[in-house]
Amino acid sequence: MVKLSLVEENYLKAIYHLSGHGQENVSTNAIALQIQTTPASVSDMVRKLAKKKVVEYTKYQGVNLTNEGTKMALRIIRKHRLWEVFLVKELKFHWDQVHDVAEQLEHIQSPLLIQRLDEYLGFPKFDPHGDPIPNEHGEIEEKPKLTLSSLKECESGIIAAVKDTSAEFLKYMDKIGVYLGAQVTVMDIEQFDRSQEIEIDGAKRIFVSKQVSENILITQ
Amino acid sequence: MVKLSLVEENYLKAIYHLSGHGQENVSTNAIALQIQTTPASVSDMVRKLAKKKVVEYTKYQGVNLTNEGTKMALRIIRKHRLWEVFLVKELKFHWDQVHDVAEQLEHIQSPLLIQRLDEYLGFPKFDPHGDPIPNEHGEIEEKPKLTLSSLKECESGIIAAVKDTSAEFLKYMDKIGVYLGAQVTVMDIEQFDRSQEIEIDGAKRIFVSKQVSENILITQ
DNA sequence: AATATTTTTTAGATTAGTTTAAATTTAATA
DNA sequence: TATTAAATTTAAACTAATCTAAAAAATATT
Ligand SMILES: [Mn+2]
Ligand SMILES: [Mn+2]
Ligand SMILES: [Mn+2]
Ligand SMILES: [Mn+2]
Repeated sequence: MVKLSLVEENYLKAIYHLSGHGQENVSTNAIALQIQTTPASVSDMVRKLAKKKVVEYTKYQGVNLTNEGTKMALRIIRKHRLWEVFLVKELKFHWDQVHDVAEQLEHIQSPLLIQRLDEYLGFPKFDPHGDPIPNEHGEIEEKPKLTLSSLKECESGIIAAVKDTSAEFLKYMDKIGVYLGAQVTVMDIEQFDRSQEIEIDGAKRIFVSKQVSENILITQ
Repeated sequence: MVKLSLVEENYLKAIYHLSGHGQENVSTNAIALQIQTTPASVSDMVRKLAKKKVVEYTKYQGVNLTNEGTKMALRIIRKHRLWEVFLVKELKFHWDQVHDVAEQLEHIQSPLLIQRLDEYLGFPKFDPHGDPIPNEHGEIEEKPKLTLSSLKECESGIIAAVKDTSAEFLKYMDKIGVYLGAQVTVMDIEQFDRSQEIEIDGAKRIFVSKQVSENILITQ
């Protein structure tokens, strides 16, 4: 197994997230946008990663992870999410404060550390944003979830995750009282803009725009 | 306050450790040896650090930390030692396993993280090797300690720290049953090689060479 | 199909950190 | 004090990662 630099690790992660779990090839521009760099840098790096056999790449055709690359990306994501759990559960961070620190912690190299951390946290299956935590072999169990926006009137479910994990969005979730595990029922849908009136835990009623309801994920 | 790269942080730490808490100037070669690089690299870097006002440097005269530089070095050491406590106390790492991981973790940038970690651990005063943990202002309280080798026959004390924190030395400490907090009494000193027969906790008796007794620190 | 636009790649330069080899300064010794 | 040895600095070159600008390829539009 090849050894990657911190920068290379971030490229792998970006490609993983942009490819929709390996489904479609990722464009140079998309990667550049995601990791805040130039398309020229991405072109260079992608060639380098292809030489290391962690991505499949043909010029002008975009890039995707190899099996090896996917496993490596998922091991980094595993670390990211385990650290997020630690920060929230143990160090009482708020779920909108953990991402930037986890971006740093995910690059710490120590198999023992991450094994012990997993154990210490009681082998959590999801991170504070409801995202599943891959296992040590770089395997992930993704259950397809509905967006709140796809629910019809009178339908209900459990809030399982958020798509948008930006601090702004998470703070807004807090403000309106939406949290993971909450019971939600769609009371009314405004046909004009697809905004919803929803009921949280059979009590509080709030209005959410379509932009918001598309970023809330539901299980039933 | 200037912002330093990971590499620059390691230089500061090396200079701190080699200067004996700022007492004497540190030579280019000594730094090169400590951080496994070439004297040429050190010369370059030291000029760079002087420009950033974290070290005082005159060509051919060696280098030392400024007040600002000392504070920064101590904040990194604070992080290193707090993480070591976390690894041993919470994640059940052995005291000979923590150093390399702490070398990575000490560079994580998040004041909130380190503040919460400190709190989580109960504001520890010493790391697993008996070294004092600096406060958040970059201040450290160093109590002068005796080496075991300086004790005379029949004198005793408490083992407070180890000077050598290499895995080999620490494993040897385990093997002979030496641990922090143990009561130790010097039973006999061999004049020829200054080796000692010592008694641990008024029970077990062992022999230690001068090389070993010089690396064990005592309080009374 | 021809032209225009967008995307991607290449070329050349830049920065941080490093190395080797040569030059210089300091320290040691005869 | 003169010479030698050791330590230190400078010079030149290298790698990883980045950027700007220009060239090339792919798409979209007339
Ligand atoms: Mn995150
Ligand atoms: Mn997350
Ligand atoms: Mn250490
Ligand atoms: Mn330590």
